[in-house]
Amino acid sequence: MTDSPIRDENSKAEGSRALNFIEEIVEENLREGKNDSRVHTRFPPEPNGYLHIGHAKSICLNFGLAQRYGGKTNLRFDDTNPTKEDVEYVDSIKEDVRWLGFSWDDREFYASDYFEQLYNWAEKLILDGKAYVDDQPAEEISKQRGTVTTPGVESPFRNRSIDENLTLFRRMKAGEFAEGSCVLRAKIDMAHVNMFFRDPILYRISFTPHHRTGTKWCIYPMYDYAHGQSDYLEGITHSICTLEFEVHRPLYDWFLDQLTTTAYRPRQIEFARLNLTYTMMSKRKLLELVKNNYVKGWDDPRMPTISGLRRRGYTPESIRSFADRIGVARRDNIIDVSLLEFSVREDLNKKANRALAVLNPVKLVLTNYPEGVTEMLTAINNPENPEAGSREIPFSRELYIEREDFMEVPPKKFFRLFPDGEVRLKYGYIIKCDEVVKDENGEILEIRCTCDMDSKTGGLTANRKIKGTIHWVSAKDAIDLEVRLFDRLFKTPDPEDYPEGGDWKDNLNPESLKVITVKGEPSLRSATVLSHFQFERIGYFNVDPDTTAENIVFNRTVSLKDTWQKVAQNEG
RNA sequence: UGUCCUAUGGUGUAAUUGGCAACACGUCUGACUCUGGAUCAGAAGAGUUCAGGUUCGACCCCUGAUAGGACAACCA
Repeated sequence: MTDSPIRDENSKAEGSRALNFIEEIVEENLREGKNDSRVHTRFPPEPNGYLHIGHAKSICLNFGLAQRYGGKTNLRFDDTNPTKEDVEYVDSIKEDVRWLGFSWDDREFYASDYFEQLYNWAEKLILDGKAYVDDQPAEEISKQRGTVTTPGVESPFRNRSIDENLTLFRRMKAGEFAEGSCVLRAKIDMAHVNMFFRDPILYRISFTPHHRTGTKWCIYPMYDYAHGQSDYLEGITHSICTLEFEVHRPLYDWFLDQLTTTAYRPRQIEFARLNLTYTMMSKRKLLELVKNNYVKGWDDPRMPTISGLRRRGYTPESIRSFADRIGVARRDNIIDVSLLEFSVREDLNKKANRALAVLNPVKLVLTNYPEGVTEMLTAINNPENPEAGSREIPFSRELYIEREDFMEVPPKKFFRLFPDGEVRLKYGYIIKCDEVVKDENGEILEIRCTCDMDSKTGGLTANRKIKGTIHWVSAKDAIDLEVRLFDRLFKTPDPEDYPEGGDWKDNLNPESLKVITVKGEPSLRSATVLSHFQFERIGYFNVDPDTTAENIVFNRTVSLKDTWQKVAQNEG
């Protein structure tokens, strides 16, 4: 980054796209010299679940903005509710943000770091006559709040004296009252059009130990009371959140107006959250999927969590480029998952080494190829990256090819193998199908071919024009691999769209996971966990952590774009 | 029967602040290819939710409608 807080020519070049509305605001603030022309953002997750792709959008936004304008981004855990939060989640969140490629340096903060200051501010509000202790039960308070079209009713405890409120609040803090017996409320306006101004609750009592402060506190601040002040204490300039907090903004500003006097002021800006087709983004419902074993954990490769995507084989770069592509705006949006898939393919195409693997094998015998001979053929590791080099793969008389690559009665434009047809074996020879051996049920047992012995890559007849090239694996050299084929977790584009009396879980796709055993080239034996491969003509796969010495497990990240499937479908 | 937000090709995002709508993905052609991948070339697809108004000129400003969303946890 440069010394200038304003975007320089370099960063302008790298981000040649048009500014989004938040960048527009930031640049305007920079021009005005607001907040000493600082840009300081924060990513404020509540540690009550794992981060998902929607959070990734927010992370990219917050950290990206700071990077672009030479600012900083804090990681702040919004840990004001001990009943829902846990260290397991703070650890996973840190890992995920780091994995995505962002650094908060030493600025790892917690809302709980500010409990003391927040408490003192609460006493100030009481002293100013702007807060009071309410002894009513939750239901009563809720009832008195009124509705969006009718004003609320004032609490009978609303006009307690300052002294009484102060004493009561201190006793709340001291643990003298039971959970739910009383709360601290701001004294604003029970008839306000904005429901959040109808004497919002500031503090409630909870004796659940907090994952950081233990049992030191038994009163905890509510989100509205904690968030803006935390931003303020950290010197945040642009507090970016999703649209549902828009209604909270006036209250966010109100607290700061009551409590602070400096010219510096953080500004809350809301954007539309990410929605993806065929994807559930609700943290609560993702938790339900995990808790009730609909999936195998937060990092199940079918989950839209960062950890799930990572295990599935997504790269940080692919997620960042996705976040970049979808943009940032204020209108509700539903992005097609295929755009996410496009982003991984694009990245993996450049990075993943190729390998040959046959998912649905059928035996193929080269009748004119010598028996007992194994010849090594040279295969390119990655045509997109010459530096990836090459490797040797064994070839012999008996091979496996993909069952789908052979058809007895080929449709038009089928340029794979069929009786009397020719096809090229990748990195190998051109072969011709002579005979098909079937069992009594008509199931193909074996395909018998002759091999043009001069057609090996680099050979005399190697450059003959052959329409199709198929992949293969040497039968006696192939190794068995466990492959997990994932499909979308939900059957419907909108998982929340279910018939009356139904449940969103009815939309779960029962075929979202298929486990098969496939034949892979022997070099795959040494594949390291989480490394990426493209199985040629099939798709991108990565090694699952479940892999053991005896059992190598591959996850299908995403299939290759399949034009043939489309053609075949259109042919009917 | 309230307040606020939003409305641009199939999807998403732009339009240098009022000068006859661009980009990405997708779709469709064609070329190339020892991956029906990738790559390359090209095409179709919106006249900006609707109705008025201001203006020489409106996606942009004004008015009204319509549609979608947010808001009544001791959640965040």
